[in-house]
Amino acid sequence: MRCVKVTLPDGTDLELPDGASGADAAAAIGAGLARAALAVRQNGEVRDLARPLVPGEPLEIITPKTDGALEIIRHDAAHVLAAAVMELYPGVKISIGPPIENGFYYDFEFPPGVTVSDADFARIEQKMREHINADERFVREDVMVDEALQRFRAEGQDYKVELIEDLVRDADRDHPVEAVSLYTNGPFTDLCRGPHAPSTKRIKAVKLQSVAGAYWRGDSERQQLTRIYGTAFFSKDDLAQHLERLEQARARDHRKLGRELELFMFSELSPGSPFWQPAGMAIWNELSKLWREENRRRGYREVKTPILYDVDLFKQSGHWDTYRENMYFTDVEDRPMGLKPMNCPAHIQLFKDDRRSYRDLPIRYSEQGLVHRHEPSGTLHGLLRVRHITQDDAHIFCSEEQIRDEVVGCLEFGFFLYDLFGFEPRLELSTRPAKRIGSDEIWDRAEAALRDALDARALSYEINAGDGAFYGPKIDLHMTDSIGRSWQLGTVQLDYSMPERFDLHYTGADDADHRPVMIHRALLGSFERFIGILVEHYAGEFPLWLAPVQAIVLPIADRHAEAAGGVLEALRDAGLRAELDDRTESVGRKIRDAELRKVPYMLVVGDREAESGAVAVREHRIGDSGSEAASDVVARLAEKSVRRER
RNA sequence: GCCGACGUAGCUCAGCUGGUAGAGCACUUCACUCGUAAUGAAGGGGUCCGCGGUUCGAGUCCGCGCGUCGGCUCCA
Repeated sequence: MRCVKVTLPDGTDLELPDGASGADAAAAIGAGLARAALAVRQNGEVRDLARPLVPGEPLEIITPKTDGALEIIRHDAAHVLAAAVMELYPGVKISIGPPIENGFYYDFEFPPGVTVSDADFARIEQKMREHINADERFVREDVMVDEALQRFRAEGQDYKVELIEDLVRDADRDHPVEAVSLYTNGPFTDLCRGPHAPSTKRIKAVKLQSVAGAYWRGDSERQQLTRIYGTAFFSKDDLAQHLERLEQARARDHRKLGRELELFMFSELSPGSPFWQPAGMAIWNELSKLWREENRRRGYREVKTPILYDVDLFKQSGHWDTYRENMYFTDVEDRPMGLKPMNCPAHIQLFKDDRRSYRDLPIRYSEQGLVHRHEPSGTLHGLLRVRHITQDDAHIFCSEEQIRDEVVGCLEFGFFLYDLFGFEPRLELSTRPAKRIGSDEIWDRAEAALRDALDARALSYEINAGDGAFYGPKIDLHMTDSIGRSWQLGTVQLDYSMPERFDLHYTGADDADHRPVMIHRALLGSFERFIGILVEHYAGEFPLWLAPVQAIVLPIADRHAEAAGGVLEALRDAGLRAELDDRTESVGRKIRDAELRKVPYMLVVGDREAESGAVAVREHRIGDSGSEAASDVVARLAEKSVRRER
């Protein structure tokens, strides 16, 4: 008899009869494994348990404990969801339903007039559980394209028809698509590449989470579908733990902490524009100070430019053509004017104010530039997406030869700043977008220059094709917020176009005119977004140097007011942000309030301390560390703050 | 901008099927003068997001608008 031979992860070989499946292999190894098995992995590909093994390839049996196993049952759960929805909503059209990072979704087009909201989740989940408890098998069949098309057409499943047609059309010429795979679970059959677990009962816990609109094929010109998000796990405990983690993540949401710690607020009177309260402004100012010091150290010179301009400026810069929709305009004595959405045209005016020599280059202007962008209403998000944006901007005017060093300098500056906060940003290189200005040769050169700079530092990065600015490619630094969403912070953008449009030039050593190149860079991105990320990163427990209130003096009784006042004064004289809690409350109460405000240091003054010029030091989260001379404590904190210790 | 949900005191939230609003915290006052996460008592505080409509009567039902939240698209 012929055999298939496969190698197991521990190096042993397994021989099975010809045509044996993954399930057979699992059973041959052990009954427990056979029960736990979900799928197999061979040569990097995850396949159904029921499919014949590929002879000669290493074999790994996937069980709930295997990395990536959740993805399988989440995909299963998406199919179960679709099955339930099709039963409950006759006439619904299905599109796609993949597993995603923490769960799965399925996109549907409901019949006209039918809406689904989270109020419907209970009965959909109920129906899903029926299918799960019925332990329905996932059955794969491979059918010819024509047959599949006929089948989905007959059912009026237009999206499936389009998917198959596109599969055929987009196929590699050498490997035309002749057949597609269908998976059936219970009453439901879906076009699907697989793989799936053997049956629905492998899903031990499932929960629908939210409903959202999503455009078909991600195209806002096309039909908007209803997306139902859910998640699934191998146990109810795992699900409960996951929900608990989400809850904890919400506790560090900067919008919540911003209100609780009185850092900033928002008002309906100016959507997307933060109002900074004193505590938030303290953080802003520290960041600002850091930014100034480091810019100066690196040869930047700070400038300040207007926010309101004649629209002619934006016609020349190209913003009028490409960005008008997102700008704010007004008429001033019948003269059309607009708020700048970017600082570059302003800095260009500074550059043009004089004849420039190659000896002047690079010219580095920095500015905390206030720009306004009319971000669509649905996209605003606390400090992370605002309309009133203070960029930590800079523009470098340099010669083409200087590009690499300047870009490397920007990146190193960025990493210096991020290191200070313990951030590990993700790098992306974004290349030419469809809507752009400038010739292809220019884009070729610009993209190559950025790649060189990244390679020069051996930095790893992702390519984000087509996501560059309309005037040039860029390198972006991305960070993740408390619930895993990615936000762009820093950016370094190369621009050959703007100097062209504004006819910038400098005199070279050859006494001829040359065109400078512009580098746009923001490292924090914007103060707003960066502080939002900072709040979530520290969960509001800022290091001493950033803390809005660095130390609070807590007198035990009224008679300690004078001594406490002296400590407050000493702290303030040392340059620290300090407060005195002289309410007629118990120390316990004062400590509790200070802890909740996440004040790093609480300095308690009672009889013992008042007498000897001491304070009892209590550090946030750490606790009482005993009495010390007030002057020593003040000096120590001042030193620690100046050093920006983490 | 699009889809769905939500909008009640400064904050967090209750308010059943329509009958002119409640709690806790915060705030004010008084008493207490306190040793490391809440002292006690009393009191003040609401255009129930806005505008229309239905109704004898709307926080509650309907429409429109604004804002917020979760996504989608977008993010120079």
